[in-house]
Amino acid sequence: MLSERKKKILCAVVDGYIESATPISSKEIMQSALPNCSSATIRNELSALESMGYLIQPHVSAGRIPSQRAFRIYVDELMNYERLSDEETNLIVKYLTHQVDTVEEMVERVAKVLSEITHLPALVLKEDNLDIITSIKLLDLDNGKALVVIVTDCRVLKDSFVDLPEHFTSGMLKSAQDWLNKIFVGKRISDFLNYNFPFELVNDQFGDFNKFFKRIVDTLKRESLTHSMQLSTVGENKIFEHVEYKDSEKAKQFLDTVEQKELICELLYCDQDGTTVKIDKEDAVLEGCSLVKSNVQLGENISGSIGVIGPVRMNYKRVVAVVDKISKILNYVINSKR
Amino acid sequence: MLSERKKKILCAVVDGYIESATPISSKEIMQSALPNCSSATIRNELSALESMGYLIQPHVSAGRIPSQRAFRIYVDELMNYERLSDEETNLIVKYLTHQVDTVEEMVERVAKVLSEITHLPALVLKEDNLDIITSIKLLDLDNGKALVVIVTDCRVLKDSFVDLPEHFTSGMLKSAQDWLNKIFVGKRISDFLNYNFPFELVNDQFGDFNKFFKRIVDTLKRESLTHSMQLSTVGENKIFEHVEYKDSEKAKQFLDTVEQKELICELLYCDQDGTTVKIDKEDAVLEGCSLVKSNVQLGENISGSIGVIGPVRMNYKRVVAVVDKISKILNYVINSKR
DNA sequence: AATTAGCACTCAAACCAAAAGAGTGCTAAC
DNA sequence: GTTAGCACTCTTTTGGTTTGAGTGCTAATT
Repeated sequence: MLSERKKKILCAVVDGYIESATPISSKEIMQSALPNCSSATIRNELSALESMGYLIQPHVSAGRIPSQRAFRIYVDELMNYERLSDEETNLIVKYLTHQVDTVEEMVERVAKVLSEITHLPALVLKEDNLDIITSIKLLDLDNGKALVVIVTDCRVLKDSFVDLPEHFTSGMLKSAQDWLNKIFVGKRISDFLNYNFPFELVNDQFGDFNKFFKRIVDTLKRESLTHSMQLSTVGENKIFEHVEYKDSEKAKQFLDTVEQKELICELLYCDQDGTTVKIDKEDAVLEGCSLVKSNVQLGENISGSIGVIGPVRMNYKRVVAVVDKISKILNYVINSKR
Repeated sequence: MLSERKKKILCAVVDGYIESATPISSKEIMQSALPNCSSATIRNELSALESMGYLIQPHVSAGRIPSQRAFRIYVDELMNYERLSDEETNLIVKYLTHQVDTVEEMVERVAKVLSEITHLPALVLKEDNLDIITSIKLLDLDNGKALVVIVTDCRVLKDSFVDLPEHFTSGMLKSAQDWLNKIFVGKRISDFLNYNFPFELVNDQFGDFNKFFKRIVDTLKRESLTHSMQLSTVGENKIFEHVEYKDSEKAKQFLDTVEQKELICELLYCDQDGTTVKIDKEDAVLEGCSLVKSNVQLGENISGSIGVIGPVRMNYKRVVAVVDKISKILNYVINSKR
């Protein structure tokens, strides 16, 4: 357990480093946090904190910079949260209560405001696989294809087609539609994935169109897989505002990381309550960056996560406050719509 | 008009500069292009080319680098085109003849291969506004909304919904659908934009549902507007492979340029035949970069453009050859599908 | 026992001067 | 018209010196 003074010093180092991106000296700490101590005393404490693994000295005549461990304890215990100004809060509220037609639009707006206000790339994950199927429609498009539409309790999936077999009548299409509805209505989108096509059953009813049915089911599976989760990233270029990415080699590394959609999804997809901070090597993907996230409602019955990603030396006070605030506003906005 | 020797020298400077990114000296030119001249002779020529505006000398004791004008004449007259190896051609063919279900998939594949093979960000513009409407469908989703589907001769637009008025019967939906088809079938998607809603006509037929009809037409307009052109950009991070973007300030500038979708669209959207090269300040947007593009077929009756964007000092020989080849393969692939 | 003043020490960063090297332009000869 | 030769310019490299920030340690102080 750290003494009060050690905490104060550690906090001052992290705060200072976040602000200046340079090693922090004993003298600076004295001035900013402990004017009643001498710099020598602080030096002793710094030395202790270093051997405890919280601080790093780039070279002997430099100040100290925080280790990953220091950022961790800073975020968890030391920092005092920032309160967003009323203007800022109002701005966010205004932006997020704007009338939107689709969830996608909402996602876009959330990502935009998050990125603008934190000056970091914003991540928004939409989870879709728990919707319950209300009905399935097969729409003959008169061009030999049918549009497969899945209506769920909160949205409409409509990106799949099936080729119709020759000599297919609209009556048969209707039968197929009925059959699909009988089986799938009430199930979850994600249930498609585990569904095994019952050849014998259909063989009896539709004979030759067995293959066609199988194809529809496969289409539905594919559709549900591609729509089970969707990650939007907005404002990648914001990282150029931060000194750690002055060297474009570093910028490339960062952008490559953000591009690893599946891995980022995994990081965002955890059901921990409240705002979570993942730092640097705590997760192999993050090497050199941190991620701040929170679970949110993106629409009626549509849940997801929002977050930002950026350098380990990000302004956690502010970023955590923003992510927290936006997620709360979002939940409020969504729930007041009912 | 340039003498043969001047051409040879200018070509050597551009070739050398493209390869090494450093100023090219008289000696190098002698070795690479004119072993029968002395470096002094070449120096005289270089001096002449400089005063003609083709070359720039960064400082007195440096070699020459090409001006924008030099790149222009190089691309138009001097360079000898590269021939893609058979392996490479086969690779592209294989990649582009792979079975795809939608135009979007095709666009993705084209962009991917283009970017990978040129080591530059790839641009693919899909033009959609000339499709001819085959039919319009209104599909009752049982949740108070109807899905508006526009079927054209080559694709299906299906991203729009309308809220159904209360007490709306499926019979009325059918009537509405018939009415829409009567008016719009045979027209082009782009025609929606100029269509004025004929209040009186509908008033007679459907009385109270006037507003609803207007809403459908507005929806159709919006749909056709958002789908009239679509730009995909793939492989932005490829620019980090090029020395001009070692400084991340430059990289940011470039990425900001690429982000200006509308302006990039304008550059891609011109109906010049064959492969076109736009260099640097020839277009205000391009400041510091060049763009190589070609018009292509992306599907039956779907035209568009493909291109890459990168530093002025890009390998035009190769890039032009690649863009050319891919556009030809694409046209071949699409036409052989019929 | 904790704190602090004082000082020696280290090391990065800034500075400067000299040397090396690349490449030119010009002149005079071919 | 071409070229050898040379003086000149300017960048780049090198290496050494200085400066200054900041520490760790010791010894004195509270």
